[in-house]
Amino acid sequence: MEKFQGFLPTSLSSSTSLSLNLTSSLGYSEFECGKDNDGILGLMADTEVGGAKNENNSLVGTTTESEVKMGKTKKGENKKIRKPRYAFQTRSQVDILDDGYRWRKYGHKAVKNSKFPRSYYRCTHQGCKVKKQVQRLTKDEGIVETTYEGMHSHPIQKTNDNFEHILNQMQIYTSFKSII
DNA sequence: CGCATTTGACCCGCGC
DNA sequence: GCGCGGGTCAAATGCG
Repeated sequence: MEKFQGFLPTSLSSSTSLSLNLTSSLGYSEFECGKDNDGILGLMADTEVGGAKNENNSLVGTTTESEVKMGKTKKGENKKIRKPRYAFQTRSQVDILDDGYRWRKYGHKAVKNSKFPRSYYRCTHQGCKVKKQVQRLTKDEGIVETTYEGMHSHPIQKTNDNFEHILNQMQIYTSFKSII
């Protein structure tokens, strides 16, 4: 997990925009990536809230419990609510990009198209239901795709410097995939 | 001892 | 209806 450093040469000046998008993604919109081939910095906000704006929250209002529970707890009250998901790809040697929040891993699955497994994380902050999944691309194993779902309702637990540090560890590679 | 990770089982949606 | 792929839960285990 912790073998950072020694990778890239701080080539991004766009760290600001990234952190911005990550933290304040409430007003989602589609970022257009002009081309798929070369590395454009863009963010993909995938958001298909079918009128349920509450789904967006996790904001201070914290959670009216409209979560999609499946499995045992599910009562059959399953709507097709999609939460906004934000995916981005980064070039990094490590899978775990520490963005300043505390994550607990809760799952790990092999993905069909990928040789690499996908890891599922959940924010450990109480009341915070933000999830993220991390997956390495088969095509480029140097690229890690991280998908965030939901938004944090609390401040970052670590310093922002750290986040910047992370950004220095990776190159924002490009193109955001539309999920869902 | 408390918390995070691991790992297998379980569930659900979807396509055939 | 069944199988597959994806997502989550929870018990066991590990680690600080």
